[in-house]
Amino acid sequence: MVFQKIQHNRTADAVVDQVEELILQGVLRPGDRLPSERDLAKKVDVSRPILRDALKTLEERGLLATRHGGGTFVADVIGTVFSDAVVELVRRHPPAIADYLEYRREIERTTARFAAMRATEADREIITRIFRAMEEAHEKADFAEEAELDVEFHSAIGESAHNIVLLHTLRSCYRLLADGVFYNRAQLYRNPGSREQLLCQHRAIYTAVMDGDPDAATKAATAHIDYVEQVVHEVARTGNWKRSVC
Amino acid sequence: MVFQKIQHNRTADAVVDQVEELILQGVLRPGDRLPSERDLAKKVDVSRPILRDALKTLEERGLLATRHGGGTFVADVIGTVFSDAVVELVRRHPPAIADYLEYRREIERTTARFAAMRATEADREIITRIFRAMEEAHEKADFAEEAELDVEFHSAIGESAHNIVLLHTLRSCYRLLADGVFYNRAQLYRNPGSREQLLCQHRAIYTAVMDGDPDAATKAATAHIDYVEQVVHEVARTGNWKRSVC
DNA sequence: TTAATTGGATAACAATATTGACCACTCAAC
DNA sequence: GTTGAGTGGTCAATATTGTTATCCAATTAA
Repeated sequence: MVFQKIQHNRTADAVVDQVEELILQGVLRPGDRLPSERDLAKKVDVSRPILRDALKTLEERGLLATRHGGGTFVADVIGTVFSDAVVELVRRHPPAIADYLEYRREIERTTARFAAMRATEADREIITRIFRAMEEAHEKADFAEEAELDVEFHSAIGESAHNIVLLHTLRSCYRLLADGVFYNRAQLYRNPGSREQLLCQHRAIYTAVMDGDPDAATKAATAHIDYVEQVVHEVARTGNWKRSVC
Repeated sequence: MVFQKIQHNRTADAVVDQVEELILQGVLRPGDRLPSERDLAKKVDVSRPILRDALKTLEERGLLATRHGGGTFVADVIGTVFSDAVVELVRRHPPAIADYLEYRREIERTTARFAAMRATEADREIITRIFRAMEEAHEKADFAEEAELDVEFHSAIGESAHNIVLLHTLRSCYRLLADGVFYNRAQLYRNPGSREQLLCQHRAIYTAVMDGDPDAATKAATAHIDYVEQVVHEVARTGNWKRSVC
């Protein structure tokens, strides 16, 4: 007959699955601290030894790091976006494999293209709200606000792409940016010419996404990335900001 | 934070869920005999006491009936299609509630309409195969074969409607027909005039479903049901078959 | 009737989960 | 620095749940 074998669930495995899912979805981000074992045990309604069993498994998989007396943290896989731990995580969650393959081509460009194709009504409202704020900040010449909104804007576009792995990776990239590893976005915004250029480029991306035009979005995103890279290289070479107009 | 409570699985509950799902999907039909407890326990990979615990629950819910030394059977809810047991079963499976509400309006008419809207390519192939056989049987004047194919045809239409409760109910109805509770379909087919009429009506339903035309399907199904009911009433009143042409 | 099969029931055992306690380490307030 | 609250690390006693094995009673068909 058609009877299926019952899946004998160990509760610890169920906890492992939940935490992995949270990491995959980007709810738990690298470096985040988990609640204490006692608190978390109550929240997930499991005894502490069982919870510890789950945490142990997650640590062995390289997804968590515990410090005696300190706390338990989501492993910081920045710089090793394709660490074995993440690869294994994706491998164990088949629905994410498609996301993974899709990821490997481009990043920002792809993000813009997907956002243009998949942005929901809710996504569009958020993006519009942020872009309006960017225009206001530009009017007021509020550099710091502009730089912050820049990150928010790209994050919102990233959310609209609806690809978990893509979003996960983007967030890692944005953290690198925020840490000033690549370049200091606030610095970029202090250059008058760049400000105009960037607003212009962001408007092009915004319009393309709102129009649901993937090709235009790809083109706009490409132009944006090209420009930023060019400026960064320029600065790295000359140590000065060059002037330009929109 | 966002942690969810772990669902503490009792394996017995998992078994209950599986059997209920099988009943809902119509895989297990009223009157069907389950494998012996020892066999079933092996199949679902659970110890016998646990399996018995699950069966006990299902019996309490009125979905199974056990006979000491005889076997365990899916409860026969025919004649009480909306018995408390079925209502409760549907209530515990929220996805089926929509099916349930959708059900209550019409039955055969709705089935034809849904089939026209939702029939997959696989559905269409099966329906076509059966209808071709009906035409052949009609040519050969094979009454018994024609009556059997009639049931098959309507069953196939029922499958194509893709509504679990609807299918469940239809099967109960067809069993009543097969048992001759309402009328003997084979008798109906022995009337020359009726045979022509019925093939004509079935062709109308077939065409409408294949064309994906819900309105035409509804109309054709309505005409078919009206005709059958009319003939049955006629026979019940006069005791004779009246002649008619297609 | 008889033998095989089925459901009904239970005890002994094993696996799993919970509870509570205690220790060692970290961190921040003092 | 010292201290205390909070953290992870560990373990034992207990409770819950599931497995295994056995027996009995009722049905079924040869």
